[in-house]
Amino acid sequence: MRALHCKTHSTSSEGNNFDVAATLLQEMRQYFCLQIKVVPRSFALRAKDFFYSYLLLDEMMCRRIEGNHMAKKKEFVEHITSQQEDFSRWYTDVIMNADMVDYSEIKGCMVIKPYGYGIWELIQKELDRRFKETGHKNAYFPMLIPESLLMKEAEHVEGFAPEVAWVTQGGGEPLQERLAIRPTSETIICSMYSKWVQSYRDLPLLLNQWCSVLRWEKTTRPFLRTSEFLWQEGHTVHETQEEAEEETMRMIHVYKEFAENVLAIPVIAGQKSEKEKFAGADHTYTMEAMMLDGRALQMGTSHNLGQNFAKGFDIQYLSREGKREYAWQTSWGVSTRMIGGIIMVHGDDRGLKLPPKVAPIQCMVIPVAAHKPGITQKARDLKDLLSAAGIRTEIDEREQSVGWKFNECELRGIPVRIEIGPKDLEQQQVVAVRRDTLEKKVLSWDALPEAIEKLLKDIHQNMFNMAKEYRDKKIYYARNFEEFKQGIEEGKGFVKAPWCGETDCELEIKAETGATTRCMPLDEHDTIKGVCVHCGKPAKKIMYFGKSY
RNA sequence: CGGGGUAUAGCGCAGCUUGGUAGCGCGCUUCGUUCGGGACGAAGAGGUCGCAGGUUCAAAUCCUGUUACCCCGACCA
Repeated sequence: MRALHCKTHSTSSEGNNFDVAATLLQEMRQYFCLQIKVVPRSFALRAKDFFYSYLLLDEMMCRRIEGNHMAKKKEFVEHITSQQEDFSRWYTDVIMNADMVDYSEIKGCMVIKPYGYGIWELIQKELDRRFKETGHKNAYFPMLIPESLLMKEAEHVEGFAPEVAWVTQGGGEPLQERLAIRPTSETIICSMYSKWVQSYRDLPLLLNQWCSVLRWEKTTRPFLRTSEFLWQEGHTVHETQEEAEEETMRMIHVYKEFAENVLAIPVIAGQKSEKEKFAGADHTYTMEAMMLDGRALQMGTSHNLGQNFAKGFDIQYLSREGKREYAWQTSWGVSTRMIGGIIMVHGDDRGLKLPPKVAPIQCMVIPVAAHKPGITQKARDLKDLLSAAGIRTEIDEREQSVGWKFNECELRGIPVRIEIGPKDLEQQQVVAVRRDTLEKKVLSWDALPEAIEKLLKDIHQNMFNMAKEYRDKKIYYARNFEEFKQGIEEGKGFVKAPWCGETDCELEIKAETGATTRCMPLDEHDTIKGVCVHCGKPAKKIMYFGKSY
């Protein structure tokens, strides 16, 4: 047996003759089969193991012949499934390999690692500024909600009851009344608002909270749907219906502006159907984005709650006329799901592409031939220079080869990579490579921060343009139900059609095609003619349909 | 909730059919040579095989249960 080991090894390492290899393989098989009856089991196993190690050797030889670089490249790329091959798998491969999340011990709950959390922190920063600018203040409400409170608004209860987690014990003693872990905070917040709102002078009341909520989901995927997730929820109280509507609309526009200008994701803002609206709302606005696999993702919602909660929780105020009135309310939120959207709108087979404004690292400095005099020092100086100019910059001084680092930067979606090597030191320049196009550019040390700033702006704009171009191609207008079905089946993305607005019709469409209503666009309402694409009744709305996450 | 799949070293996997207490690649550690697109050599460290029970002299391997994850569908937002 030992002799065979040696023989095979030496043969496979000496030459590239696969016929010889195949013959040897055959010999081994025979040898193995004969021996299995007489040798001890453990020894036989060892022989089998060798059989596999031999195959691996075989493959490596193959790679040497094909050419080192390409073969190695292939090996690496195998870490990440291509988008085409299996989009879902690509998605999880990317987030795991880019070190954004990890799975925890608890079902449906993920750990957000520093690189993923860094994105969330930037999202928070950008959004929070916008909330403050529109007059909102942050507050924090309890995570636990007494059952009696949660039950006060009938439609709301019905919507959320199936996915609520309950606390039934405290300090080892059973609780008198079980406590819900918030799936959303309307109820606990409204219970406080009823105390705080007495007069029209107390209005409008404009609060927001950053927190996590828990929904007992049956199927989960990192960022897109997890049991616990981070979000913000705004809850406002107003004197009149008009003011509440204005606020609801204002916030969906804040979200849209944020998605487009910060995340570089074009969205369609519109109204949800009766069936799809928030449980307990009069109506719901949403913004919908198109992922690279042709499925839609709801990126944020803004609800006009009317007086539903005010009535359930007795939020009344004395009006200017001295009359007791129920208040008008809104609520609105976005979550860590947005990060899933960023990945699926911008990513490619090399990995992530982060929009510069939310990239935790905007610029990575990579010294080339770092052992040569002056290079590391200059790289550090440039890093400090860029950091001082407010560009989130890091330097990669690890011992890996530069090629490795280049690829890792691309995997992690870092918008700009700066290479500085001996040639650059001589010429007082750097090579800058942008992630979105992979285009290389030589930049002088003079005015480098300004040049990088500009590059980051260009990258944002280009990413938005690319995403929009793709999204627009994915909007397909169906004139009749045949076209509708065909559009959905062929994965054309958003299928847009005139619609009657009735829930029964909506349910039938879903049953027949798998597509749900996404939204009725805000800016296309008054151009409706013709009949419903499905039932043939007079059309009342233009509706975007699609398969969604 | 229904159907299918997976679980063995940090990661990706082989071993299971036919039980005899594990092996490969990458990664990791040390030393040396390298460094402009995923380097090379040498020497090392690291797992009781998801979890619980059962069968057996003996279980990663067979049986039962259970949990988690992935895919498809239903449900939900």
